[in-house]
Amino acid sequence: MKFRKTKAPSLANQNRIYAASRHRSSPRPPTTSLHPSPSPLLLSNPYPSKPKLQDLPTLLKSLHQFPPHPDLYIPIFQLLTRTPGSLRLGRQLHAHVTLRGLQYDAVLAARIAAMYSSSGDLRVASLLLRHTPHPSSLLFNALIRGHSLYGTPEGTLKLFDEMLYLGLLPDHFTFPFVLKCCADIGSVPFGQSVHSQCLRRGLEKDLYVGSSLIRYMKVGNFKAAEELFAALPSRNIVSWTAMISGYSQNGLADRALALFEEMRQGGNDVKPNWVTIASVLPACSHSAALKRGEQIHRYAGAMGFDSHPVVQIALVAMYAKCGSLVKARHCFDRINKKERDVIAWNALITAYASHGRGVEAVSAFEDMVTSGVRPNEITFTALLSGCSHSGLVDQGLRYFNCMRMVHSVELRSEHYACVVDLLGRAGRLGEAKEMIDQMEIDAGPSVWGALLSSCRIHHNLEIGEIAAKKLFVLEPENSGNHVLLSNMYAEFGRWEEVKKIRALLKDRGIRKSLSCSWIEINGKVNAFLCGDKSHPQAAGIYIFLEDLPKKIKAAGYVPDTNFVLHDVSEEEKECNLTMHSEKLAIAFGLLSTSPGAVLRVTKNLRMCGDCHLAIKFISKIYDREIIVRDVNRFHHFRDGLCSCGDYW
DNA sequence: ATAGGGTTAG
Repeated sequence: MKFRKTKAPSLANQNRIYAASRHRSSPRPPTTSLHPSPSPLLLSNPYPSKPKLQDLPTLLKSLHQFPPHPDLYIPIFQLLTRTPGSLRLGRQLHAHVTLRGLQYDAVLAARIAAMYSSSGDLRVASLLLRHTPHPSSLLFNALIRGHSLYGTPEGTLKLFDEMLYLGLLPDHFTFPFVLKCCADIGSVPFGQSVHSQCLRRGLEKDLYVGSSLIRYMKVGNFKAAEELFAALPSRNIVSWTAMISGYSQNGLADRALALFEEMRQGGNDVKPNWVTIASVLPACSHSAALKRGEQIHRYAGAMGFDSHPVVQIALVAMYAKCGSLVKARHCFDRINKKERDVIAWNALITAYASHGRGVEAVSAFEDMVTSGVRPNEITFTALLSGCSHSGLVDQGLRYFNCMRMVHSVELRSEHYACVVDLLGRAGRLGEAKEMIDQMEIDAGPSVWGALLSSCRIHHNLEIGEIAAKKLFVLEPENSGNHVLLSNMYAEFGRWEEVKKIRALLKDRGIRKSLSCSWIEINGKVNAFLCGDKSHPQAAGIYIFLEDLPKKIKAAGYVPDTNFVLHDVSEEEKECNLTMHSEKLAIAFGLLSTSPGAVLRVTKNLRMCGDCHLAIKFISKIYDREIIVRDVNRFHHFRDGLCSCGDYW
């Protein structure tokens, strides 16, 4: 029977159903029937307990023997909702219900909608809502769940609005889904309004709503999330993980790691599970804390979580971002072939790309396509940046040109940024600019930023000025763009313009970002600012660095004083070349590790050319492998050479 | 009936 053949109920019937729906929005007493006759279940119950899947065939055959009653069908629809792949049977039963005139019962309609919703048939679920004269919160919750799983965030929020408009109260089943939607679309006003509704209804202490609220709190608001977490009357592993993941995803890596430790050692009953591990690993990636990452990896292994593909993917990314490409590859190889989804491949391609291994990134991409996994937007961002770091210009362009036609992936601003970088690095600035002019979508700051960086490398002030002016409008608060243009002016001896930009920065109260490098020694992260003397070992570090130029000059080093002018950050320009933060970190590393140990340094900005050159010599005369991760990529220094081949 | 998870340029 088709849905449209459903007849509208008589007026009297409608009133009865309305009364029923109102009654049923409160908890249902187990044996109360709203029908004039006693429930058939009381007379002769066809299923004494919850029906099981294997009972269904017999049960369905016997249904017609009983007088029509919603209670007869509700448990069956609940069972079907929990059983994937049972939609066909569900449809038949729905038709049966309609034939018997029960389709307007509020609770039954909600259960039927829940079945359609959780199998992804949003169309029929929505039709049910439209045909229910007085929909209940239960029905809306079912639809909201379905839409958040299979539909769009916009569709979900529309339902939520409609629910409020009808005067229905959202509850602890409603809010978790709605909060996730708010986070997905990133609408701050909407998120705040939903948040305050939770508070008004006192639901922030609910285990489910509370976890969602904590998780979807925004960066600037993490204090509020901490307060919510502290105020939870009881916490389970989900609440803890929500808080850890909130820190982790907002770049508060230290706090994420500290909370993870607190949870493990605080004598809590809660035990981490694979979701917790997958949430805390990105914090190790972020702070490049390889030892911590390895520790967590061992722990995950002991608990048996390291065979979970989601954990394995997080491990691939962690090892790659902590500088160990070999271990990243090893973790990828351990992922079951059937579990290698697009996210797993993206992690691998990104790993190769960030280490400047363009050829391997390309071959990973080809393997992915061969194995039948479809690339997405992120895949191409990773692939194109891999081509760019390795100077694979034409190959990168070929991939870019077939993105939409061959792989049906839409071009985004990030992709243009990669291609502009690809062309720009190779010195093809005119083509890069032309590419931007022909874009079908608005060029975001990343696109102009890529052009500006390329102009700096290739000393093209003319195009650089155009890019910088765009950026000053798009990102007025970003100090880096101002600094870059100012450095270019300095290079050309245009001191008047340099002064103007400095005045502008001061005028707008824009603070320059400080350069910072860090190195993990014995599991402890040591951070250094440029010219920083606050480290306990500062005296030793500076004595070492004073001696350094003499030693490396003997090996052929000539300081690249050009970078005093060109350097990416103004404050470093003012700072003696020998005191750059990465040099401090490397000096400390050399002093506090035994000969032969690999040094891994991370920097929050781009490395300067002089440091790049000096580190090549350091790697040779001290016979050390030194791995530096700057904002863009990795540099592996060994025996006087860098893996980037000086193309960066 | 519900919550927490992995991949993204410069």
